[in-house]
Amino acid sequence: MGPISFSVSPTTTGRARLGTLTTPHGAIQTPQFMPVGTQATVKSLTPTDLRDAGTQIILGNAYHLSLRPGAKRVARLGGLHRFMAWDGPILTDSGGFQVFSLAHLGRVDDDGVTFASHLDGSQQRLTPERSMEIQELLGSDIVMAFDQLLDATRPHSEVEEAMTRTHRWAERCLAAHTRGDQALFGIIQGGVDASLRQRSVAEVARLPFDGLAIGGLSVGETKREMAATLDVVAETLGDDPRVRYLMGVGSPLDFFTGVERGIDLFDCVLPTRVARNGQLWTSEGRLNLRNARFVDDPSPLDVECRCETCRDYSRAYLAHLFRAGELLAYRLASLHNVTYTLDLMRRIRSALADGSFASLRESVAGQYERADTR
RNA sequence: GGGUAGGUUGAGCAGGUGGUGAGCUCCGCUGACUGUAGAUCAGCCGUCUUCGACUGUGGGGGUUCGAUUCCCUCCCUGCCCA
Repeated sequence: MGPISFSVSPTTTGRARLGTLTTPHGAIQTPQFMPVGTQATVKSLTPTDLRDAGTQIILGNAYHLSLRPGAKRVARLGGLHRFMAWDGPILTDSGGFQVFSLAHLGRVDDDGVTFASHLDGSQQRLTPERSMEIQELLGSDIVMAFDQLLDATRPHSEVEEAMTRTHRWAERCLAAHTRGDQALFGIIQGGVDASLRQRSVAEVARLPFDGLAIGGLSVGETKREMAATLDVVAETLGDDPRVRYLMGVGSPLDFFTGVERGIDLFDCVLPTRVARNGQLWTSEGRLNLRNARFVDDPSPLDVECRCETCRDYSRAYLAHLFRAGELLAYRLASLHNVTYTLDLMRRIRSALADGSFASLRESVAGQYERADTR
Protein backbone atom coordinates (compact mmCIF):
# COMPACT_ATOMS: atom_id res chain seq x y z
CA MET A 1 0.00 0.00 0.00
CA GLY A 2 1.47 3.32 -1.13
CA PRO A 3 1.16 6.76 0.42
CA ILE A 4 -2.16 7.29 -1.31
CA SER A 5 -5.00 5.06 -2.35
CA PHE A 6 -7.54 5.68 -5.04
CA SER A 7 -10.82 3.92 -5.35
CA VAL A 8 -12.79 4.74 -8.40
CA SER A 9 -15.96 3.55 -10.03
CA PRO A 10 -17.22 4.17 -13.54
CA THR A 11 -20.41 6.08 -14.23
CA THR A 12 -23.03 5.95 -16.93
CA THR A 13 -21.54 9.12 -18.40
CA GLY A 14 -18.90 8.43 -21.03
CA ARG A 15 -15.56 7.77 -19.41
CA ALA A 16 -16.43 9.80 -16.33
CA ARG A 17 -15.64 8.28 -12.95
CA LEU A 18 -16.46 8.98 -9.32
CA GLY A 19 -13.76 8.28 -6.80
CA THR A 20 -12.06 8.87 -3.50
CA LEU A 21 -8.38 9.71 -3.24
CA THR A 22 -6.94 9.15 0.22
CA THR A 23 -3.77 11.02 1.18
CA PRO A 24 -1.78 11.33 4.42
CA HIS A 25 -3.66 14.57 5.13
CA GLY A 26 -7.14 13.39 4.30
CA ALA A 27 -9.42 12.03 1.62
CA ILE A 28 -10.81 13.93 -1.32
CA GLN A 29 -13.76 13.20 -3.55
CA THR A 30 -13.14 13.12 -7.27
CA PRO A 31 -13.64 14.71 -9.72
CA GLN A 32 -12.05 17.49 -7.72
CA PHE A 33 -10.56 20.94 -8.26
CA MET A 34 -7.39 22.19 -6.55
CA PRO A 35 -7.10 25.95 -5.96
CA VAL A 36 -3.59 27.15 -6.77
CA GLY A 37 -1.48 28.48 -3.92
CA THR A 38 1.83 29.01 -5.64
CA GLN A 39 3.69 30.81 -2.88
CA ALA A 40 2.27 28.99 0.13
CA THR A 41 -0.95 30.97 -0.12
CA VAL A 42 -3.98 30.95 -2.34
CA LYS A 43 -3.75 34.65 -3.06
CA SER A 44 -5.89 36.74 -0.67
CA LEU A 45 -7.49 33.71 1.04
CA THR A 46 -6.81 32.18 4.44
CA PRO A 47 -7.04 28.43 5.10
CA THR A 48 -10.30 29.19 6.91
CA ASP A 49 -11.61 30.90 3.77
CA LEU A 50 -10.52 27.87 1.75
CA ARG A 51 -12.32 25.49 4.09
CA ASP A 52 -15.45 27.62 3.94
CA ALA A 53 -15.27 27.49 0.15
CA GLY A 54 -15.18 23.71 0.30
CA THR A 55 -11.51 23.21 -0.60
CA GLN A 56 -10.28 19.65 -0.17
CA ILE A 57 -6.77 19.95 -1.61
CA ILE A 58 -4.53 22.79 -2.75
CA LEU A 59 -1.52 23.14 -5.01
CA GLY A 60 1.86 24.66 -4.14
CA ASN A 61 4.94 25.29 -6.25
CA ALA A 62 8.47 23.95 -5.89
CA TYR A 63 10.15 26.61 -8.01
CA HIS A 64 8.64 29.61 -6.24
CA LEU A 65 9.04 28.21 -2.74
CA SER A 66 12.61 27.11 -3.34
CA LEU A 67 13.57 30.67 -4.30
CA ARG A 68 11.53 32.22 -1.51
CA PRO A 69 11.44 31.45 1.36
CA GLY A 70 13.61 28.42 0.51
CA ALA A 71 12.75 24.74 0.76
CA LYS A 72 15.09 24.07 3.70
CA ARG A 73 13.58 26.96 5.61
CA VAL A 74 10.10 25.59 5.07
CA ALA A 75 11.33 22.20 6.24
CA ARG A 76 12.89 23.73 9.38
CA LEU A 77 9.60 25.50 10.07
CA GLY A 78 7.74 22.22 10.08
CA GLY A 79 6.96 21.64 6.41
CA LEU A 80 4.58 23.37 4.05
CA HIS A 81 1.36 22.27 5.80
CA ARG A 82 2.43 23.70 9.13
CA PHE A 83 4.15 26.73 7.59
CA MET A 84 0.98 27.92 5.85
CA ALA A 85 -1.41 26.48 8.42
CA TRP A 86 -3.25 24.29 5.95
CA ASP A 87 -3.64 20.80 7.33
CA GLY A 88 -5.39 19.31 4.32
CA PRO A 89 -3.79 17.59 1.36
CA ILE A 90 -1.24 19.50 -0.74
CA LEU A 91 0.06 18.72 -4.22
CA THR A 92 3.22 20.51 -5.32
CA ASP A 93 4.13 21.28 -8.88
CA SER A 94 7.70 20.48 -9.83
CA GLY A 95 8.75 23.75 -11.43
CA GLY A 96 8.23 22.29 -14.88
CA PHE A 97 5.63 24.90 -15.70
CA GLN A 98 8.08 27.69 -14.87
CA VAL A 99 10.50 26.22 -17.39
CA PHE A 100 7.71 27.05 -19.83
CA SER A 101 6.36 30.34 -18.49
CA LEU A 102 9.83 31.72 -17.70
CA ALA A 103 11.49 30.14 -20.73
CA HIS A 104 13.13 33.42 -21.71
CA LEU A 105 15.07 33.34 -18.42
CA GLY A 106 16.44 29.86 -18.85
CA ARG A 107 18.08 27.26 -21.02
CA VAL A 108 17.04 23.63 -21.13
CA ASP A 109 19.51 20.78 -21.62
CA ASP A 110 19.07 17.06 -21.25
CA ASP A 111 20.20 17.13 -17.63
CA GLY A 112 17.96 19.98 -16.49
CA VAL A 113 17.37 23.70 -16.68
CA THR A 114 19.65 26.63 -15.92
CA PHE A 115 17.86 29.90 -15.42
CA ALA A 116 18.03 33.35 -13.92
CA SER A 117 15.81 33.82 -10.89
CA HIS A 118 12.85 36.04 -11.72
CA LEU A 119 13.32 37.62 -8.29
CA ASP A 120 16.97 38.70 -8.30
CA GLY A 121 18.53 37.36 -11.50
CA SER A 122 20.76 34.93 -9.63
CA GLN A 123 21.66 31.80 -11.55
CA GLN A 124 19.67 28.74 -10.54
CA ARG A 125 19.68 25.12 -11.58
CA LEU A 126 16.67 22.83 -11.60
CA THR A 127 16.94 19.13 -12.40
CA PRO A 128 14.64 16.18 -11.76
CA GLU A 129 16.72 15.30 -8.69
CA ARG A 130 16.69 18.86 -7.36
CA SER A 131 12.92 19.14 -7.89
CA MET A 132 12.39 15.92 -5.92
CA GLU A 133 14.66 17.21 -3.15
CA ILE A 134 12.73 20.48 -2.94
CA GLN A 135 9.34 18.79 -2.88
CA GLU A 136 10.47 16.33 -0.22
CA LEU A 137 11.63 19.25 1.92
CA LEU A 138 8.26 20.93 1.42
CA GLY A 139 6.53 17.74 2.49
CA SER A 140 3.57 17.81 0.14
CA ASP A 141 1.25 14.81 -0.08
CA ILE A 142 1.64 14.55 -3.84
CA VAL A 143 4.86 15.34 -5.67
CA MET A 144 4.85 16.06 -9.40
CA ALA A 145 7.55 14.81 -11.76
CA PHE A 146 9.79 17.42 -13.35
CA ASP A 147 8.72 17.82 -16.98
CA GLN A 148 9.05 20.06 -20.00
CA LEU A 149 6.10 21.44 -21.93
CA LEU A 150 5.83 23.61 -25.01
CA ASP A 151 2.96 25.57 -26.46
CA ALA A 152 0.85 24.37 -29.36
CA THR A 153 2.59 26.52 -31.95
CA ARG A 154 5.95 24.77 -31.68
CA PRO A 155 7.15 22.43 -34.43
CA HIS A 156 6.58 18.72 -34.10
CA SER A 157 10.29 17.98 -33.70
CA GLU A 158 10.59 20.29 -30.69
CA VAL A 159 7.46 18.88 -29.06
CA GLU A 160 8.82 15.38 -29.55
CA GLU A 161 12.19 16.33 -28.08
CA ALA A 162 10.56 17.86 -24.99
CA MET A 163 8.38 14.77 -24.65
CA THR A 164 11.24 12.26 -24.78
CA ARG A 165 13.21 14.43 -22.37
CA THR A 166 10.21 14.39 -20.04
CA HIS A 167 10.20 10.59 -20.22
CA ARG A 168 13.86 10.37 -19.25
CA TRP A 169 13.31 12.86 -16.45
CA ALA A 170 10.33 10.78 -15.26
CA GLU A 171 12.59 7.80 -14.58
CA ARG A 172 15.10 10.02 -12.80
CA CYS A 173 12.33 11.44 -10.61
CA LEU A 174 11.25 7.96 -9.62
CA ALA A 175 14.86 7.03 -8.81
CA ALA A 176 15.44 10.20 -6.79
CA HIS A 177 12.20 10.18 -4.83
CA THR A 178 12.73 8.64 -1.39
CA ARG A 179 9.98 9.69 0.99
CA GLY A 180 7.53 6.88 1.48
CA ASP A 181 4.79 9.19 2.76
CA GLN A 182 4.53 11.15 -0.49
CA ALA A 183 2.89 10.06 -3.71
CA LEU A 184 4.66 10.79 -7.01
CA PHE A 185 2.72 11.54 -10.20
CA GLY A 186 4.13 11.19 -13.70
CA ILE A 187 3.26 13.64 -16.48
CA ILE A 188 2.19 12.78 -20.00
CA GLN A 189 3.30 15.24 -22.69
CA GLY A 190 3.24 15.23 -26.49
CA GLY A 191 1.34 18.41 -27.34
CA VAL A 192 -1.73 17.98 -29.51
CA ASP A 193 -0.20 15.33 -31.76
CA ALA A 194 -2.14 12.08 -31.38
CA SER A 195 0.78 9.73 -32.10
CA LEU A 196 3.08 11.60 -29.71
CA ARG A 197 0.42 11.51 -27.00
CA GLN A 198 -0.03 7.77 -27.50
CA ARG A 199 3.71 7.25 -27.17
CA SER A 200 3.86 9.43 -24.08
CA VAL A 201 0.97 7.61 -22.42
CA ALA A 202 2.67 4.29 -23.06
CA GLU A 203 6.03 5.51 -21.74
CA VAL A 204 4.72 7.21 -18.61
CA ALA A 205 1.98 4.71 -17.73
CA ARG A 206 4.41 1.80 -17.71
CA LEU A 207 6.32 3.46 -14.86
CA PRO A 208 5.31 2.90 -11.21
CA PHE A 209 3.86 6.35 -10.60
CA ASP A 210 1.10 6.72 -7.99
CA GLY A 211 -0.94 8.85 -10.36
CA LEU A 212 -0.86 10.15 -13.92
CA ALA A 213 -1.06 13.73 -15.05
CA ILE A 214 -1.77 15.20 -18.45
CA GLY A 215 0.37 18.25 -19.06
CA GLY A 216 0.95 20.57 -21.94
CA LEU A 217 -2.70 21.48 -22.48
CA SER A 218 -4.52 24.81 -22.13
CA VAL A 219 -1.38 26.49 -23.42
CA GLY A 220 -2.76 28.00 -26.60
CA GLU A 221 -4.38 25.09 -28.41
CA THR A 222 -8.08 25.19 -29.35
CA LYS A 223 -10.81 23.67 -27.20
CA ARG A 224 -11.35 21.15 -29.95
CA GLU A 225 -7.69 20.12 -29.91
CA MET A 226 -7.72 19.79 -26.14
CA ALA A 227 -10.79 17.57 -26.22
CA ALA A 228 -9.37 15.45 -29.02
CA THR A 229 -6.09 15.05 -27.14
CA LEU A 230 -7.94 14.00 -23.99
CA ASP A 231 -9.81 11.42 -26.05
CA VAL A 232 -6.54 9.98 -27.30
CA VAL A 233 -5.09 9.86 -23.79
CA ALA A 234 -8.22 8.23 -22.34
CA GLU A 235 -8.34 5.64 -25.07
CA THR A 236 -4.66 4.80 -24.72
CA LEU A 237 -4.82 4.61 -20.92
CA GLY A 238 -7.73 2.19 -21.12
CA ASP A 239 -8.58 0.80 -17.70
CA ASP A 240 -5.44 1.99 -15.91
CA PRO A 241 -6.71 2.33 -12.33
CA ARG A 242 -4.63 5.30 -11.31
CA VAL A 243 -5.93 8.79 -10.60
CA ARG A 244 -5.85 11.12 -13.63
CA TYR A 245 -4.95 14.77 -13.24
CA LEU A 246 -5.41 17.34 -16.00
CA MET A 247 -2.92 20.09 -15.23
CA GLY A 248 -3.74 23.78 -15.55
CA VAL A 249 -7.42 23.44 -16.47
CA GLY A 250 -9.69 25.23 -16.30
CA SER A 251 -12.76 27.20 -17.01
CA PRO A 252 -16.25 26.10 -15.95
CA LEU A 253 -16.93 24.43 -19.28
CA ASP A 254 -13.47 22.83 -19.41
CA PHE A 255 -14.38 20.77 -16.36
CA PHE A 256 -17.16 19.05 -18.29
CA THR A 257 -14.81 18.40 -21.20
CA GLY A 258 -12.32 16.80 -18.84
CA VAL A 259 -14.67 14.87 -16.59
CA GLU A 260 -16.45 13.09 -19.41
CA ARG A 261 -13.03 12.02 -20.67
CA GLY A 262 -12.08 10.43 -17.36
CA ILE A 263 -10.29 13.25 -15.57
CA ASP A 264 -10.32 13.06 -11.76
CA LEU A 265 -8.31 16.13 -10.76
CA PHE A 266 -7.96 19.67 -12.03
CA ASP A 267 -6.03 22.72 -10.96
CA CYS A 268 -6.09 26.21 -12.42
CA VAL A 269 -5.17 29.79 -11.54
CA LEU A 270 -8.14 31.03 -13.51
CA PRO A 271 -10.76 31.28 -10.73
CA THR A 272 -8.45 33.28 -8.47
CA ARG A 273 -6.67 35.31 -11.12
CA VAL A 274 -9.76 36.48 -12.96
CA ALA A 275 -11.40 37.20 -9.60
CA ARG A 276 -8.64 39.68 -8.77
CA ASN A 277 -9.30 41.29 -12.13
CA GLY A 278 -13.01 41.67 -11.47
CA GLN A 279 -14.43 38.69 -13.33
CA LEU A 280 -16.85 36.61 -11.31
CA TRP A 281 -18.32 33.26 -12.26
CA THR A 282 -22.00 32.99 -11.43
CA SER A 283 -25.27 31.27 -12.27
CA GLU A 284 -25.68 34.12 -14.77
CA GLY A 285 -22.35 33.37 -16.41
CA ARG A 286 -19.30 35.62 -16.30
CA LEU A 287 -19.79 39.06 -14.78
CA ASN A 288 -17.16 41.80 -14.80
CA LEU A 289 -17.79 43.75 -11.61
CA ARG A 290 -15.83 46.70 -12.94
CA ASN A 291 -18.51 47.32 -15.55
CA ALA A 292 -20.54 50.51 -15.08
CA ARG A 293 -23.82 48.61 -14.98
CA PHE A 294 -23.07 47.29 -11.48
CA VAL A 295 -22.40 50.52 -9.60
CA ASP A 296 -26.05 50.91 -8.56
CA ASP A 297 -26.94 47.22 -8.42
CA PRO A 298 -28.04 46.34 -4.86
CA SER A 299 -28.53 42.64 -5.59
CA PRO A 300 -26.18 39.91 -4.39
CA LEU A 301 -23.48 38.75 -6.77
CA ASP A 302 -25.12 35.35 -7.25
CA VAL A 303 -28.43 34.50 -5.62
CA GLU A 304 -27.66 30.81 -5.96
CA CYS A 305 -24.35 31.00 -4.09
CA ARG A 306 -23.89 30.31 -0.40
CA CYS A 307 -20.52 32.08 0.05
CA GLU A 308 -19.83 34.96 2.43
CA THR A 309 -19.51 37.37 -0.48
CA CYS A 310 -22.93 36.53 -1.87
CA ARG A 311 -24.50 36.29 1.56
CA ASP A 312 -23.39 39.69 2.91
CA TYR A 313 -22.55 42.08 0.08
CA SER A 314 -24.09 43.69 -2.98
CA ARG A 315 -22.80 43.95 -6.52
CA ALA A 316 -22.70 47.72 -6.03
CA TYR A 317 -20.40 47.29 -3.03
CA LEU A 318 -18.08 44.93 -4.90
CA ALA A 319 -18.02 47.32 -7.86
CA HIS A 320 -17.07 50.10 -5.48
CA LEU A 321 -14.29 48.05 -3.88
CA PHE A 322 -12.78 47.27 -7.28
CA ARG A 323 -12.93 50.91 -8.41
CA ALA A 324 -11.40 52.07 -5.17
CA GLY A 325 -8.65 49.47 -5.40
CA GLU A 326 -9.59 48.19 -1.97
CA LEU A 327 -7.90 44.96 -0.86
CA LEU A 328 -11.18 43.44 0.27
CA ALA A 329 -12.26 43.26 -3.38
CA TYR A 330 -9.63 40.62 -4.07
CA ARG A 331 -10.57 38.49 -1.12
CA LEU A 332 -14.34 38.65 -1.64
CA ALA A 333 -14.01 37.97 -5.36
CA SER A 334 -11.55 35.12 -4.90
CA LEU A 335 -13.65 33.60 -2.14
CA HIS A 336 -16.64 33.59 -4.43
CA ASN A 337 -14.92 32.16 -7.50
CA VAL A 338 -13.27 29.39 -5.51
CA THR A 339 -16.60 28.60 -3.84
CA TYR A 340 -18.33 28.65 -7.21
CA THR A 341 -15.74 26.35 -8.77
CA LEU A 342 -15.78 23.84 -5.94
CA ASP A 343 -19.59 23.89 -5.84
CA LEU A 344 -19.59 23.26 -9.57
CA MET A 345 -17.35 20.22 -9.04
CA ARG A 346 -19.71 19.03 -6.32
CA ARG A 347 -22.66 19.45 -8.67
CA ILE A 348 -20.75 17.53 -11.31
CA ARG A 349 -20.10 14.65 -8.90
CA SER A 350 -23.73 14.66 -7.88
CA ALA A 351 -24.81 14.67 -11.52
CA LEU A 352 -22.51 11.75 -12.29
CA ALA A 353 -24.10 9.85 -9.41
CA ASP A 354 -27.66 10.36 -10.58
CA GLY A 355 -27.08 10.38 -14.32
CA SER A 356 -27.89 14.05 -14.92
CA PHE A 357 -24.44 15.09 -16.11
CA ALA A 358 -25.59 15.96 -19.64
CA SER A 359 -28.37 18.23 -18.46
CA LEU A 360 -26.05 19.95 -15.99
CA ARG A 361 -23.55 20.52 -18.76
CA GLU A 362 -26.28 21.99 -20.96
CA SER A 363 -27.44 24.23 -18.16
CA VAL A 364 -24.00 25.61 -17.37
CA ALA A 365 -23.13 25.97 -21.05
CA GLY A 366 -26.32 27.99 -21.50
CA GLN A 367 -25.35 30.33 -18.66
CA TYR A 368 -21.96 31.07 -20.14
CA GLU A 369 -23.35 31.27 -23.65
CA ARG A 370 -25.84 33.95 -22.60
CA ALA A 371 -23.16 35.91 -20.83
CA ASP A 372 -20.88 35.70 -23.84
CA THR A 373 -23.47 36.82 -26.37
CA ARG A 374 -25.25 39.38 -24.25
C1' G B 1 -6.61 99.73 -6.38
C1' G B 2 -1.15 98.27 -7.60
C1' G B 3 2.10 94.22 -8.75
C1' U B 4 3.02 89.26 -10.22
C1' A B 5 2.25 84.18 -12.05
C1' G B 6 -1.19 81.71 -14.68
C1' G B 7 -5.93 80.07 -17.91
C1' U B 8 -4.14 73.66 -22.99
C1' U B 9 -9.26 67.62 -24.30
C1' G B 10 -13.40 65.37 -16.90
C1' A B 11 -8.76 66.25 -13.23
C1' G B 12 -3.47 67.26 -13.04
C1' C B 13 0.37 68.37 -16.41
C1' A B 14 3.98 68.62 -20.84
C1' G B 15 4.83 71.33 -25.09
C1' G B 16 4.70 75.40 -28.16
C1' U B 17 8.87 83.01 -28.45
C1' G B 18 4.90 83.54 -36.68
C1' G B 19 4.59 77.96 -40.52
C1' U B 20 0.76 70.87 -39.12
C1' G B 21 -0.43 71.33 -30.28
C1' A B 22 -5.00 65.35 -29.88
C1' G B 23 1.49 63.95 -25.98
C1' C B 24 1.73 62.03 -20.67
C1' U B 25 -0.46 60.46 -15.87
C1' C B 26 -4.92 59.81 -13.30
C1' C B 27 -10.23 59.25 -13.72
C1' G B 28 -13.65 56.99 -17.05
C1' C B 29 -15.35 52.92 -20.89
C1' U B 30 -14.40 47.96 -22.63
C1' G B 31 -11.73 43.46 -23.34
C1' A B 32 -8.19 39.63 -22.10
C1' C B 33 -6.44 36.11 -18.44
C1' U B 34 -6.08 28.27 -18.01
C1' G B 35 0.27 23.22 -13.62
C1' U B 36 0.42 32.37 -11.01
C1' A B 37 7.31 37.00 -12.76
C1' G B 38 -0.11 38.92 -13.23
C1' A B 39 -4.27 43.21 -7.05
C1' U B 40 -1.78 42.35 -14.16
C1' C B 41 -1.98 43.49 -19.28
C1' A B 42 -4.22 45.54 -23.80
C1' G B 43 -7.48 48.89 -26.53
C1' C B 44 -10.42 53.27 -26.29
C1' C B 45 -10.87 57.95 -23.71
C1' G B 46 -12.72 66.34 -28.39
C1' U B 47 -16.26 65.47 -32.79
C1' C B 48 -17.48 62.84 -37.22
C1' U B 49 -19.47 59.44 -42.23
C1' U B 50 -13.03 56.80 -37.77
C1' C B 51 -7.07 52.93 -42.60
C1' G B 52 -9.25 59.15 -42.68
C1' A B 53 -11.16 64.09 -41.78
C1' C B 54 -12.55 68.16 -38.78
C1' U B 55 -12.31 71.13 -34.43
C1' G B 56 -9.63 72.74 -30.26
C1' U B 57 -4.44 76.67 -26.59
C1' G B 58 -10.20 81.74 -21.46
C1' G B 59 -13.67 85.69 -24.54
C1' G B 60 -13.47 89.60 -28.21
C1' G B 61 -10.67 92.49 -31.58
C1' G B 62 -6.11 93.75 -34.33
C1' U B 63 -1.39 92.93 -37.20
C1' U B 64 -0.09 89.00 -40.89
C1' C B 65 -0.21 85.08 -46.65
C1' G B 66 -0.49 82.49 -41.93
C1' A B 67 -1.43 83.70 -34.68
C1' U B 68 -1.08 79.01 -29.35
C1' U B 69 3.00 82.50 -30.29
C1' C B 70 3.06 89.56 -31.53
C1' C B 71 -0.39 93.95 -30.10
C1' C B 72 -5.06 95.91 -27.66
C1' U B 73 -9.03 94.93 -24.49
C1' C B 74 -12.11 92.19 -21.28
C1' C B 75 -13.08 87.91 -18.02
C1' C B 76 -11.38 84.28 -14.49
C1' U B 77 -7.75 82.01 -10.77
C1' G B 78 -3.42 81.88 -7.26
C1' C B 79 0.10 84.77 -4.61
C1' C B 80 2.25 89.58 -2.80
C1' C B 81 1.39 94.76 -1.53
C1' A B 82 -2.16 98.43 -0.18
